[in-house]
Amino acid sequence: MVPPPANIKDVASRAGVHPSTVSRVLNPATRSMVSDHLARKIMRVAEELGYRRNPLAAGLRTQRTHTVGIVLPDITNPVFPPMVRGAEHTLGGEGYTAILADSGGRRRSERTILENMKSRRVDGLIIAAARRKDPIVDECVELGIPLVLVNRTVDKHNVAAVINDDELGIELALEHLKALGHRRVAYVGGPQSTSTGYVRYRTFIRWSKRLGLNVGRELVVNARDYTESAGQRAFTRILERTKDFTAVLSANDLLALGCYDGIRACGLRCPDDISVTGFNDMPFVDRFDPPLTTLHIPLDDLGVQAAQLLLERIRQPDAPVKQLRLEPRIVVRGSTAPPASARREDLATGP
Amino acid sequence: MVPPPANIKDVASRAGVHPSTVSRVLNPATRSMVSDHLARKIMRVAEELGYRRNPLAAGLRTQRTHTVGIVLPDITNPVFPPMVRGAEHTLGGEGYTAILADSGGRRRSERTILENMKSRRVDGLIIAAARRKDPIVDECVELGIPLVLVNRTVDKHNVAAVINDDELGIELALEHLKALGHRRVAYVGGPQSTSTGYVRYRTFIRWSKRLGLNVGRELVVNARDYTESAGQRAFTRILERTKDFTAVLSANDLLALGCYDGIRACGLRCPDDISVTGFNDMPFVDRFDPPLTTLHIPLDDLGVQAAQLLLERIRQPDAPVKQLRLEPRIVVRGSTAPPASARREDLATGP
DNA sequence: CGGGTGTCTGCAAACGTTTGCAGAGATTAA
DNA sequence: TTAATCTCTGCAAACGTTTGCAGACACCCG
Repeated sequence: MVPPPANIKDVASRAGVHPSTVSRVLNPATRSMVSDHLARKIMRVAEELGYRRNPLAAGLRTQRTHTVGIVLPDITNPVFPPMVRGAEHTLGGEGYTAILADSGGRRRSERTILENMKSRRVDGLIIAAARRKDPIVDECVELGIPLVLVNRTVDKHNVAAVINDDELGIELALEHLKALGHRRVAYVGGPQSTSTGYVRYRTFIRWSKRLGLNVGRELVVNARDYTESAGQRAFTRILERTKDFTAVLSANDLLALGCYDGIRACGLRCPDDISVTGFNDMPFVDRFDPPLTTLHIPLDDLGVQAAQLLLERIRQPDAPVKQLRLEPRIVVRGSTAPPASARREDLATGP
Repeated sequence: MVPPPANIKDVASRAGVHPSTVSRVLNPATRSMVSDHLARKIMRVAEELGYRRNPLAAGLRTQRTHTVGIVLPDITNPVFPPMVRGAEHTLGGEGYTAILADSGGRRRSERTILENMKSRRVDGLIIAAARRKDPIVDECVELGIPLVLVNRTVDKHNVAAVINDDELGIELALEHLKALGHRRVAYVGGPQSTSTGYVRYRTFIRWSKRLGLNVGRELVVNARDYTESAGQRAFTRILERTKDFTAVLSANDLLALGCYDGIRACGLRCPDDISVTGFNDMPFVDRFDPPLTTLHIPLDDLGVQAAQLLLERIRQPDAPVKQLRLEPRIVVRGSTAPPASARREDLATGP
């Protein structure tokens, strides 16, 4: 009942030429090989018949599918949707189609996902779920599959990535807290298996020393995952050890929310008793109670840049690998305030 | 430097059989056509060579790509990620791969997306962006492309969908507000071009009458989009007309957030001056200030069911179309409270 | 022993492109 | 006028599968 879509042969016979000629006309790179007159005619016929080339057949022949895989640890984490949108949009603009896969953070499904992407012959991969040592990533570079990491990178330096400047971010947060008057700052970190977790942790340690802040080991706990519950557990662990701190810097917005929960659970209040900072400025954190002070990174942009980088790599696989590092900026909201002691001093020196 | 992946011919020659035999062994449906002995041998060889079938070639031949398109109006809207995850996960479990496209709500890009999906020969489509009258949807049913709508449906009844029971939801919200003592309830609706916007609006009108609530036309505004800013505009418009209401029921969580903004902007407070309800219970609304009273729908499940329905349709295209309707339940949080008048009465009659 | 039945495997075409190669004209140069 | 060059188009193979058809072989029964 429905006419099958026209193929290149239909166009060719209708235009009175050979299919190969049609193919050449429709491919911008070979377009100049055929005379203008014929080309125009062929394009008109193709238009009339509503011809669309079949990417499967083309991909079979050329080994390029114009397809890109995007693999995420958890699309439900609000950091990722903007990145995905950015990536998908710029890919689409260049004629590429995005294949999405959510690994749930499980290594096993990462494996099967890669296997699937390989068999689907994707032209490249955007991975937002990389670990510092990542066999999946290793396999991609070994197989020569164009690859761009986003958000998190790996320890090895041989792979393209667009990430944010984690060190700068932690510095900004610490300086903000210090400027408010905090002297003892706790740290709820992320999994050390991720580059973000690792770098942020190291930077926190290093930079808090440099700023002359007291940070005993008892003030630092790294969570297992970037989740609210893990954040709450980590925070509670710190609180069991000591109550002598006035702020907690967390490596991620979700962890910060976990800190909110921990603070509330033991009857304290944020920011009155404890200030909290996050990282990522994910959507809606400005509406939380209290609005979260955090480090803003351009999530959309992260995705856009990753896509562009990947396209570059696909087109010239032998160009040197690039690493992009975007600068975060701190967004001060209601979750940070001077410590109670400082406020008392204010009062004392006030009118 | 990297050996090319083994193909069916490699397996065949290594096993000393014809490619067609290998194909039959590897396809569960034709598996029984070849003797057990040979089959086992072939599978062993395939395993050894790490053979993976090439879905492009297979798709070219069979016209089935084991690929499903998911089209969203805005992946940044927190309602969708859980649905996408649910869908992607169950699709993946059945050997299908998800192709993602974000239309940004623009009709033009919906067209190009459909065009792309068609040319990629997807086996089916999950559309979360349907309008009540939707040429895209019409084209799909006309072309016989298996299709499942999710979240929103179309006016025509000839297409499979999994949606939630909007009428029940509105009823629950209204009854909740009435039980709290509200008598004049405003309504911030969604775009009437969507089924959700339309049904929720109609139900609000009908049910508020039935409950004996005063709802003049001045208390009702339908927003242009399901966004916070549109919600705020709509709310402000109501407020310009009348201040005589104590609660606002909004057709969607984002619109509810817009109401928050509108309330705050004119110096009022929620729920003290005005109660607010939403719809969807999207992630994190329980952390907002105040936590949002809203209608919970199982977003993950919506995606899972849609995927299952689609797979059914793909496997038996002529089975009657099904419509699934999931029941929402109301989740009462901090954004609703008795109206000020009722609270005064409480005080008066209290001890 | 012959014909019929049944089981298994191979053959070859087809899916819709792309592209190296070669041939046909046309044009230019000698 | 002829050979050389250039421009354009057609030919056919290839990409990796699947599948209708038919052939090969074994087996059973009369």
